[in-house]
Amino acid sequence: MDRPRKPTLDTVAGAVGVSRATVSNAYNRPDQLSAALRERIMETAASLGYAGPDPVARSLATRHSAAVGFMLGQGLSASFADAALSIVLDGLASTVDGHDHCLVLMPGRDKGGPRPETVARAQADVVVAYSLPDDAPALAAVRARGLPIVVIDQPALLDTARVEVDDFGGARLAAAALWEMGHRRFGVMTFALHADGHNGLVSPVRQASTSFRVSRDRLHGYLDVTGAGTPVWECARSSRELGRAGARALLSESPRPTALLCASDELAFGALQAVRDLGLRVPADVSVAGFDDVPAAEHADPPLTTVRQPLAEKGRQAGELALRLLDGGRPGEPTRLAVSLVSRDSTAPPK
Amino acid sequence: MDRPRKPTLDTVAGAVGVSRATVSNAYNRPDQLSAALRERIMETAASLGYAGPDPVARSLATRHSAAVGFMLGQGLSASFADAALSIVLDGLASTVDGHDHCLVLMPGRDKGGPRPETVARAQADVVVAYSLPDDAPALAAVRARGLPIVVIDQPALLDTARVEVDDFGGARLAAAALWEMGHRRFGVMTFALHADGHNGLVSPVRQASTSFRVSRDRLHGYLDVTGAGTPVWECARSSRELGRAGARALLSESPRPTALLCASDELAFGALQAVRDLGLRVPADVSVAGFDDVPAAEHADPPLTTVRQPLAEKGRQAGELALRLLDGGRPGEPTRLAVSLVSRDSTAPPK
DNA sequence: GAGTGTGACTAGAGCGCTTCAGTACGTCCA
DNA sequence: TGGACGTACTGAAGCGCTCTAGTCACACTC
Repeated sequence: MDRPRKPTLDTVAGAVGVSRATVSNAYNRPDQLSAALRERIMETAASLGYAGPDPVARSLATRHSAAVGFMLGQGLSASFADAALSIVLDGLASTVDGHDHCLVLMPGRDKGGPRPETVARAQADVVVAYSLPDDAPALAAVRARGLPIVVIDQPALLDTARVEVDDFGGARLAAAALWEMGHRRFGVMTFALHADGHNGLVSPVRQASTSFRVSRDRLHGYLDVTGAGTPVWECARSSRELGRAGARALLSESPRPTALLCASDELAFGALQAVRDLGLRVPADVSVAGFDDVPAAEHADPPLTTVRQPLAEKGRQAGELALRLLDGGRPGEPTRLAVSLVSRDSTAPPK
Repeated sequence: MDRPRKPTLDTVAGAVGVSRATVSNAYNRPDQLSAALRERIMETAASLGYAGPDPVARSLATRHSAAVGFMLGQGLSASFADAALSIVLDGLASTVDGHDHCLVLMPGRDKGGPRPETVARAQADVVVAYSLPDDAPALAAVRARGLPIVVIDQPALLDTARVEVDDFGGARLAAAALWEMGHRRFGVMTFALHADGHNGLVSPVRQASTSFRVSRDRLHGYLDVTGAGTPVWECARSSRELGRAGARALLSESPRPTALLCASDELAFGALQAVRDLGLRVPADVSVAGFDDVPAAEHADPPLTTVRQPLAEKGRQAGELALRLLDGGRPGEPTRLAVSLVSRDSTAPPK
């Protein structure tokens, strides 16, 4: 009951009566043969059920796999609960897809990154790392394979292309705006400083030793304005629920903060809800600022003041970079994208 | 300035002074050689910077690519705005990742599915299709390549493994509960019935000819209880914003519906907001029911009555099915998962 | 001491494709 | 008429690996 072997280039070549090279050319270099012959080859291929050159064999021969690996710091559901990540990833996907490249996803499982075994077996010839801890084993595994790397929101490793935004400056911008409105009692909400699942107030020593550049820069941008004594609450992930719980804790301190600076919009949405939970109002009683400017920020209740970073553009740039590295290009200088403060109704001077 | 060629199995074999097969065995069948030799091989490999067998070459030789393709109906950001999809995908990813398989993502671009070119070049040896329109070109492309297919939430194509839930029954369940509470004036909100981006009220003829099985079944489940005359609003995507706009429209009709049946939780969240927008209260003035029971449903304000489907389980099952097909297994009977109604505070008898 | 294992390693034939260096046959121009 | 050039196609050498069918040496058995 052996099912018929799948047709190969040879099968088609034999059927048409030409050499294998010619059939290959029919698919890859149509200008190398006469239109008539090409036509005949395609027809025969179709009638034999040949669906084109096998991608794996092609990859082996060309030494290009036409795939871009994407390494995530967390599991998929956690990752995609984060609208910012989704938008970045979408920008990346459209870029590489336009060049007939696939995206190979490597979800985080092990110490803030994909498992090294997963990395070792992935068929990709360039890898994009998104917000992994600086010491993720997955990064070492990519290195070991000698694949080029593009990092997003992460310190550049040696010989690595990078796209990033000015997280420190952006955070400073938001904090400064609030300061100028007259706020003096702040609370800061950050997402993971370490990949250990911690939720709660952050000790100064933990603040100083973070493994994620993004949280570090945003946090320090806030504190640069509000002062080192500002209470900081850490959420293990950037989720609305965790943000809600954290904000509730921060707002229960006394004296109560008049402004909450959140390291992401998602956290800020939670904070908005927490303020309501406590029977208070935004911005009358508490101002709330976010970071990212995801689409939902504009439609939040009230519309959220936040730091805009060009998310889709970030993904697109990473895609371009990846494509360039694929072509043998050199990493070059990091691409740095501008941020700006978007003032909406969730912030106002304190009463 | 030609950079040194990457080491291969042969390089290592030469350096150690054994045959290539032995080095291969050191990686793949440790029991085939003495521990001492294996140790020596691994050391030499490490010192040469050899990171293990090349995945592409291995795939060509074994004819397994250790990758599972995943075809999406929409772009990534749209897809992942949908918590249900994220959870399913996460379940799938954990399953296949546990078996050292990667996930190759193919985002929708063309008529409700990935582009056929993308499919043709993807290095995967089984493909999971999630909620694509029944006639997506991508499906045909997978067929042409002769790859096994697992479909989630879609009618089984010939010779295809399938996992699904009882969408019709679940929708009926929710509608019936509301009916029994005394509701008689309903509004129904559905996500895309066709891949044409339509937002607005749905004509009976459009209701009858939908390309997505899921929306069809849920819609008909609702209408089976509420009657064919019930106003139906279609949102192009399952998003909170679109749901909010749709619900606002539905609630502006007169007489105003006392209950809104939503084909997804995301849509229902929008509806919750729309009710507030209009100065009304849930459930006192309007009852709202969702579908999926994503985690946020429990924390919504008020907590959402919804139809629970085992999302993670759905992904896991799809993963198992994919793995089985990879092993040459036959598709077999569709896996059907149970749904149940979760009653929370967003529904109550009408005033 | 012939027969029978058995554990450790190897030779070499693929896997299905790309690509480079040809060959064969016109065509064109002087 | 002969050489230069172009176009259309072919032969064969890889790409880096796996895996089957060995070989070889060294016990062990009766």
